[in-house]
Amino acid sequence: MDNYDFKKIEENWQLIWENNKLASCDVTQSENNFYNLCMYPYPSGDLHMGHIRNYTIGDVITRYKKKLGFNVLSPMGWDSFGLPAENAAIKTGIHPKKFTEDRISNMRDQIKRLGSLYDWDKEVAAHDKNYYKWTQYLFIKLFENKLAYKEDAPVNWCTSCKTVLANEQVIEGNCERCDSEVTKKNLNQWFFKISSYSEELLQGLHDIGDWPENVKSMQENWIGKSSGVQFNLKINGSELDFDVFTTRPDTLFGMTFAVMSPEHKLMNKILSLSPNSKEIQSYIDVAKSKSEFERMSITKEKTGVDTGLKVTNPINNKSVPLWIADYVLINYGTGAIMAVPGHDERDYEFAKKYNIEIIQVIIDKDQKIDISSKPFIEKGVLINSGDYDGLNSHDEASNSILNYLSKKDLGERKVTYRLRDWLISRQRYWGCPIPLINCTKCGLVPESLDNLPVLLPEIDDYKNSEDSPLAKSEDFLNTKCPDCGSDGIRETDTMDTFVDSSWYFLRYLDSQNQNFPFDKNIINSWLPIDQYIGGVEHAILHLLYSRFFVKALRDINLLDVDEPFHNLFSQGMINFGGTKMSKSKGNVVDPESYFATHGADALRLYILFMAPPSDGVEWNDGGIEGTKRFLNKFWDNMARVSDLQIQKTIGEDDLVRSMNQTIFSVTRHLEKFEFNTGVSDLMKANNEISKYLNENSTVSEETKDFVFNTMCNLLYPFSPHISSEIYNLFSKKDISALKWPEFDESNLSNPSYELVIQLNGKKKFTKVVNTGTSQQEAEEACEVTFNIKASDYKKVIFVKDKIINFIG
RNA sequence: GCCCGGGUGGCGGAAUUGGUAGACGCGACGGACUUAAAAUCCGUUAUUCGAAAGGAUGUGGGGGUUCGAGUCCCCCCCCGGGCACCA
Repeated sequence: MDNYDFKKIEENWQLIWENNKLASCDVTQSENNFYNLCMYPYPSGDLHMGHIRNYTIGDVITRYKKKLGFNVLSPMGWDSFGLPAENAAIKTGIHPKKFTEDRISNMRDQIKRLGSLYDWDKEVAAHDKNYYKWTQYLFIKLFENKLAYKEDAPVNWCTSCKTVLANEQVIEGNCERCDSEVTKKNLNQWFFKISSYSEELLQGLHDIGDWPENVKSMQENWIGKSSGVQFNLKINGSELDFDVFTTRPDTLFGMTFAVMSPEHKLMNKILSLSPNSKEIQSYIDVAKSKSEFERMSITKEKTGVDTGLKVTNPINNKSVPLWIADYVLINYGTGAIMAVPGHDERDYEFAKKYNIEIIQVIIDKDQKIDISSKPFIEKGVLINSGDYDGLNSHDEASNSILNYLSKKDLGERKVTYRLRDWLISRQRYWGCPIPLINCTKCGLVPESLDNLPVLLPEIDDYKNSEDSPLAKSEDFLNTKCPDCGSDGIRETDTMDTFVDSSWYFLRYLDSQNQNFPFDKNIINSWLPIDQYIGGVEHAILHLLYSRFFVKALRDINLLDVDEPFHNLFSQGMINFGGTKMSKSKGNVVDPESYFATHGADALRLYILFMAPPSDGVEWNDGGIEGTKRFLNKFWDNMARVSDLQIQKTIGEDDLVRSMNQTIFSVTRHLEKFEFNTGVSDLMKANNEISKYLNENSTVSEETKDFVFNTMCNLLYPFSPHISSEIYNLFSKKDISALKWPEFDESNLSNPSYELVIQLNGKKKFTKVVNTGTSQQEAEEACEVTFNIKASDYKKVIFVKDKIINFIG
C-alpha cells in the first residue's frame, strides 16, 4: 500500500487523547497506583534524540501499565533554572524568563508531537514562582533543622562561569559545563549536610529496587567508604598534636615520617614552632597558587618541605620527622597521614626523592620480596614489628595493633567517607534565591514563611563580576529582619539547580497546593516512584542528591519514605560521529525532521528497535525505513485480515498459536525493558500473518477478531497513533480501552519440532518429530531414518524436545 | 591503578535453565512488476573447500569443566563508562 498519512493521523489522535484526558490521573486514588516518571528536561528549546529515547520508553511503560489496569501517573515539567538562559540574556538582552518560557512552549509542542502521554495538569517549572517559593520553603526547613549551613571553605571556582561548583560538577579539574579551569577559592558558602547521610545512602543501595549495577557502583564509589584507624601523633617538645587516619595500622612500625597537608589547621602553629618556617611559608604560597588540577594530578612529581619537627610513633616511641606536602589532601581523612614508604606507593615515591628512611615491616610468605626497588603492598607477614612479628598483615595484625592503640587510648576504629557536603551556593542570577537575611542584630535568619517567595529581582545587567548579580539590586538587597525588624541584607546567591530537581517529583503529586509544598499523605501513598527513567549521565549528581533530599525531608517529618526511586532504568546515550551530540560540535540530529518524513510512530519504533535501550548507540538512520515499511505492511495486513471471508480454515490453528506466542513474548520483553526484541516479535508475527494471507482467503470469525485485536493491542504501546487508527477504522472502537491481551498457556508450543541428532556431541542430522516424543521413540526414529542403533553406542543422552546425542 | 559494563556476519543486533549460533531489521545480490525509475512483491546472503551432494571452520585470544560451551571456571588482549595522590 501507499504510505499512510501519518501526519494527519498523529495530529488527530493526539487531539483525541488530549480531549479525552487519557493521561489524566487522579492522585487521590489509593489502589493500583503506578508512578511512572521520566526525568524532566532542561528546556534547551529543542528536543534531541536522547529525549526521544527517554520519553518513548516512558510512554511504552505508561500505556502498557494502563492496559494492565494501573492508575498511572506520568507527569512532565521543566528544569528551567540554569546558566544558558542567563548567558543568552547577556548576549541578546532577552530576559531569562521570556527566553525560558518561549523555549518551554516550543519544547512542549515537540513532546506532544511524539505522542507520549503526560498529565499536563500537573506540570511544574523550576523557575515558576509558585514552584521556587516551595524550594525556598524546603531550604528554610533544612536550615532550621541544621541540614543547611553556611561556612567558610576552600571551594571550587569556575573562572569562566564565575561561580562556585559542587565537587560533583568538577570533571578532571575542569568545569562540567564550560570545561574551563577550576581554581580553589576561600568563600563563605552554603552547604547541605549530605555527608551525615553517607552510611544510609550507601546501605540504601543494597535494598533499593531494580537499579542498574553500574549506577549503584558509581554511587558507591562516590560515597567512598573506607574503614581504618584514627590515632594521635604528638609533636615532640610541644603541646601540639594531631590525628592521622590510616587503613593500614598493621604497617605502623614502618612509619618513618608523617605528612601534613599545607592547608592543615595547625599550620600557623607549625610555622611559629619550626626552624624552617620560611621554606614552609613559601611552599604553602606556591601550593595555593596552583590550580586544583595541578595539585591533584597523579603524574606530577611529589613535593614537600621538612618542618624540622619530630613526632612520636605511639607503638614504639620512635621519633620521626614531620613534613608538609601537598600530596596529602586536606579534604580527606584528617588532612594528615602517617607515612609508611615501605608499603605505600605514594609515600615510597616521596621518601625516595627526599632520602627518607624506608623500613620493611611486611614480607611475603616465601620471604623473598624486598623493597629496594618498589614498595610491597600485598598481603604477607609482619617483620621488624616487635611483638607483632609473624602476624598476618592486613586484618590480623591491624586488629592487634588497633587493640593496643585503643587500650592505651591513643587511637580508635574509624570510618571515613569520600563524600563531602553538597555546596549549593551559586553566584548567578537565573536560579532560586536563597531565602536568608543577614540581620544586623540577629545575624543569619530565614525569611518568614509568609513572605515567600523571595522573588528574583529585575536587574539591568546579568553579568557577574566577583559578586552575585542579585547584589546589584538595592531593592532586593536591603530588607528588614523578619524577627526584630532591624535592617537586614539578603543573601545574594542563588541555589544550584540540582536543588530544584531534588524534589520536583514530589510537587507533581500536588502541584496546585498553595499552602504547602505537597500533601504528606499523597506523597506517602505514591512514593517511592515505581519506575524512574532517565539518562545515565545523572547517575551520581541528580540521583544521589534526590535520595539525600528525601531522607532529609523524612527526618524533618515532611514525608515518611526512605527512597525516592524504587526501580530505575538508565537509557544509554545516543552518539553521532563517535561522540556525544552537542550543539558546539555541530553534530546534532534533529528529531523534528523525522516527524515530518517518517512520522512519530516510525521514529519511536526505530529508536526502540535499534539497540537494547540501556546500551549507548551510534545514530544511524538507515534502519528507520525498515520500521516505516513494517508499519505500512502492518496496516496492509490488518486491512486484508478484515477482508477475509468467514469460514473456518485449516491453517488458522498455526496462526492462533503464533499469536499466543507473540503475546507471551512481547509481554515478557516489555517487563524486562527489552523493547528491541519486543519490536522484533511484532515484526515476526506480522510476517506470519502475511504468509497466512498469501495462502488463504478465509478464516473463522473468532480467529479473525483474535488476530486483529491482538496485533493492534500489542503494537499500541510502541506506535500508539497508527494502532489506534487501524483499530478504530476496522472495529469502530477505541483501543486505549482494550485490556492487555492474555495468552492461552496450553497453546504456546508447536505440535512438532526439529530433533537434533548428534553423534559424539556433533550435530549430524535433524528430523521433524512430534513434540513430547520420548527417548525410546526418538531412538527408533533414528534407527529407521538414519540407521543409527542405540545399542552400538555406550551412552545416549536425550533432552526432551531438544536433542538426542549418541556417544561412544 | 581501582570499580562497573562489553567484545557474535558487511552493519544494528537475537539466542529461558549449558542443548540446531546468527532471530528481527538494515545493506548487498538475483528475479517479478514497470516504457523506465521509485515503491512493492519473491528469493539468496557467516567464512571456506566443492559443479553438486556434502565437508571443514566459526561468538576477541589461550587453557579447562562437560556427552555438549556465545552461555560456566582460570589466564590474557581490546573497547566503552565511572573514580582516581582518598592514606
